[in-house]
Amino acid sequence: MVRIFICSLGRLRERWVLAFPDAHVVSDLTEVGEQASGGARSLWLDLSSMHRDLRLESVTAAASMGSPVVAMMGAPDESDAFALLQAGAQGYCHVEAAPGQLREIATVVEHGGLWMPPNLVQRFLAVSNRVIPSSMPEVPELNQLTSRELMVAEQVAHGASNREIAQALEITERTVKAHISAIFEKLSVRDRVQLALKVNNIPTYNIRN
Amino acid sequence: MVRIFICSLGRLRERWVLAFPDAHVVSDLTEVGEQASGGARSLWLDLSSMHRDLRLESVTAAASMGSPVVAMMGAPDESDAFALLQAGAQGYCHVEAAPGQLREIATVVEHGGLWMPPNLVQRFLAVSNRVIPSSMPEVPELNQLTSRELMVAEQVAHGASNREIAQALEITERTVKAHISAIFEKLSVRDRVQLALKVNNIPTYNIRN
DNA sequence: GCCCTACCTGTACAAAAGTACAATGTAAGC
DNA sequence: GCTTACATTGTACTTTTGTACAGGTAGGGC
Repeated sequence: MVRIFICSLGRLRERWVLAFPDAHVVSDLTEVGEQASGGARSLWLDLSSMHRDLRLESVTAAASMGSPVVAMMGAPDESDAFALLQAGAQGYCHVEAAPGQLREIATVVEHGGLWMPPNLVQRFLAVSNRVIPSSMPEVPELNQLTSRELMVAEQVAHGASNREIAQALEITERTVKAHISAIFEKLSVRDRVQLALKVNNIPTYNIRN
Repeated sequence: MVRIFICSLGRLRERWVLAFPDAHVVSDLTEVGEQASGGARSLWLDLSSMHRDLRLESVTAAASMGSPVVAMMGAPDESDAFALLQAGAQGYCHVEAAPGQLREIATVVEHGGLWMPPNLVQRFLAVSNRVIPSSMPEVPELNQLTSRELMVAEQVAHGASNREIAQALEITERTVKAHISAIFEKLSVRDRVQLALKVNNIPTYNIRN
C-alpha cells in the first residue's frame, strides 16, 4: 500500500514519516498520476494554509483519481469537515495527528471506511438528539501543576501577557515569569504558545513534547 | 479480536464463519457480557426479522457496552440505516454481505471508523452538511489572509517559532516577521499566542484588543 | 526544631518577538 | 505602460519573553 502525501511545501512532516516510513510526497496533485497509478494507494492532502474554496476543489480533484483520500486540516472546522467528506474525502483529521492515529485512519479508509475525529461523530449524534456520554480527553499533565501554576497556565492559554497575568493575580511580573518557567519544565514545552496549545489540547508541530 | 454475532436464532450464518472462522454467537444481548468483556471485540447485530423499535433499542443497548457495533439488516432501508447509526452503530451492512466485505467492515469499525454502503455515505453527508454548518462558524477572518500569510499563520498556530517557520518556508526570519505583522493587523490580534488561539477557534480573555 | 514545598521577589542577562522605515522584484490587471 | 497587490529582505530599534542565580516567607509534617 502506497501512501502519497500532497503538500504544497513538497516535504514530509516528521509525523507522517513516523507513521509511514515509506511514504511518498508530492507538492501538487498533478504529480500524483505517475506514482503507483495502478496499485493500491491512498492520497493524503495537506489542506492547511489553503483557502476554503481551494480545499474543496483539491479534495474533489483528488477523489476523482480513484484512490481513498484523507483531508488533513490545520485549523479544525466542523462545517468544513462535512463539506470535504461530501466532496469525496474518506478521512478527515488534523494535519499533525499522531503517527498511531494516522495508521488507524489509513487502515480504515483503505478498507472503504469513513474516518473522522470522535468529536465530529459526537457532534453529528448530538444534532440527532442522541445523548452520548462524552469523555472529553483531559490533559493529564496539568495535574502536575500547583494551584497557582494552574491559574497562570489558564491565563496564558487564553492569550494573556505576563503583565496582565500579574495584574490579575496581584503579583509581580517577575513572579509570573517564575511560575511560567516552572510550568514549561513540568509540561515539557518551550514557550507560551506551545503551553497555550497544550492546555487547549491542540497538537503542535514539535516532536519533543 | 473477538467477533460476537448476536442473532435470535443462535446460529452462525455460513458467510459469517467464512469471514471469521473463530466467530462467537449468542442469541441475546444479555449473554454478551461474559464473552471477552475485557479485551478487544466487536458486536454484530442481526436485525433482520426485528421490528423497527426493537432494532433501535438493540443497537442502543449494544452501543452502551463499549465495543464497536455493526448493524446487519435484511432489507436495506435508507432512513433506517440513518437511525441505527445515530443510535450508536459504527457499521451498517446487509446481513448476507460477502465474507470479504465483512472482514473489511470489521477492520474499519475496529479501528474507529464508520462503515456503510457507498450510496449511504453520500446521503449521510448530505444531511450532515445541511444540519451542521449553521451551528458552528469557522474563522472567517482567515480569508483576508494571502496564501503566504495563511501558511505562516498555520505554523504559528501550531507552536512554530519564527526561525522554524523561516526554515520551513525557506525564507528569511525577517520575512516571517513581516508576514506575521501583517497577519496581526488583519486579524486584530496583538501577539502570536492570540493568533494561535484565533486560528484554532479558541476564545481569548482579551480585555483591550 | 528541622525539612520540604509552595509562593513570592530581586538583579541581571540572553533570546526571542515585534515595529518602523525603506527598498526591490514580480505577476496580474487595466 | 501603469497601477496594484504580493512577496521578499535589510537595518535598526523597542518590547516582551524567558533564564540564571539568589534569596525571603509561611505552613505542614517529622
